[in-house]
Amino acid sequence: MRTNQALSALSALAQEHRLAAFRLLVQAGPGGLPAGQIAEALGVPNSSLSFHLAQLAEAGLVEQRREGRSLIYSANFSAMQGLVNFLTDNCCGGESCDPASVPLEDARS
Amino acid sequence: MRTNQALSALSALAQEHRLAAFRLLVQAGPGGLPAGQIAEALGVPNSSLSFHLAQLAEAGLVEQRREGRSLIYSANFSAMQGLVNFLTDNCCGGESCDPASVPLEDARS
DNA sequence: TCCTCATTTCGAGAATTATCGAAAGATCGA
DNA sequence: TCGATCTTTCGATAATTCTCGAAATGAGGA
Repeated sequence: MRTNQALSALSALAQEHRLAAFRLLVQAGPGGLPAGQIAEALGVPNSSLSFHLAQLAEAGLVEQRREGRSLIYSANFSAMQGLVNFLTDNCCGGESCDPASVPLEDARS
Repeated sequence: MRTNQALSALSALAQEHRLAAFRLLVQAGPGGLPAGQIAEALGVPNSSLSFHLAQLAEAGLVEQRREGRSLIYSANFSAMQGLVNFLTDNCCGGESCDPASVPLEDARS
């Protein structure tokens, strides 16, 4: 995952309603949820939620498909995995964030 | 990690200069780097960088200590680990983001 | 104490993001 | 085709975030 992708995924998740929507979609699994149902669950107007879903989609974190009159959104699990991998690799010094397994410098403190 | 903490950590990382600064600090290890050196490395004015470092500190992702006239910033690895754990637990359906290991719903597609 | 260095805080303007009602697009059933 | 349903797009406003020079703070050395 490139830095810009990571940045857009982080921005997408860094907002109350979007994080909540994404968690809901993760819970819903690959079956996903229709936009209206997400809006209702979060108590956000449809037009506002639509704006947020578009951002999540733009970042590649969710996918959209039509089913009858409904647009179903579902979490993109591999994109999320990509973000977690990026953070682990680039922001944790590889391995885990265990301060003992830090790369450069000796691990004082 | 609570949702609000995760949200503030995500917001902190969701900005070009802050993500770059954090990665630099991760590379630097527990020894950290003085503020001025980070600003120079990123090509950002001191006052701008100071603003960003304050956000990272507010989110708990970096720590500050004084050494002579310099303020040394260093990455907080356990906070970062906390964020990765939050994402894995709440946004990946636990386990990993492997679509095969998704909770509710059957894993079609 | 005075001067210098390292950094932050202040303040104001620019840029971006969020909000939401109203109108427009799609799709389906009658 | 018409009407109902589900959702997005538009447009305008509010709110937040970013930027950066100038001034203030804090520490050390002469």
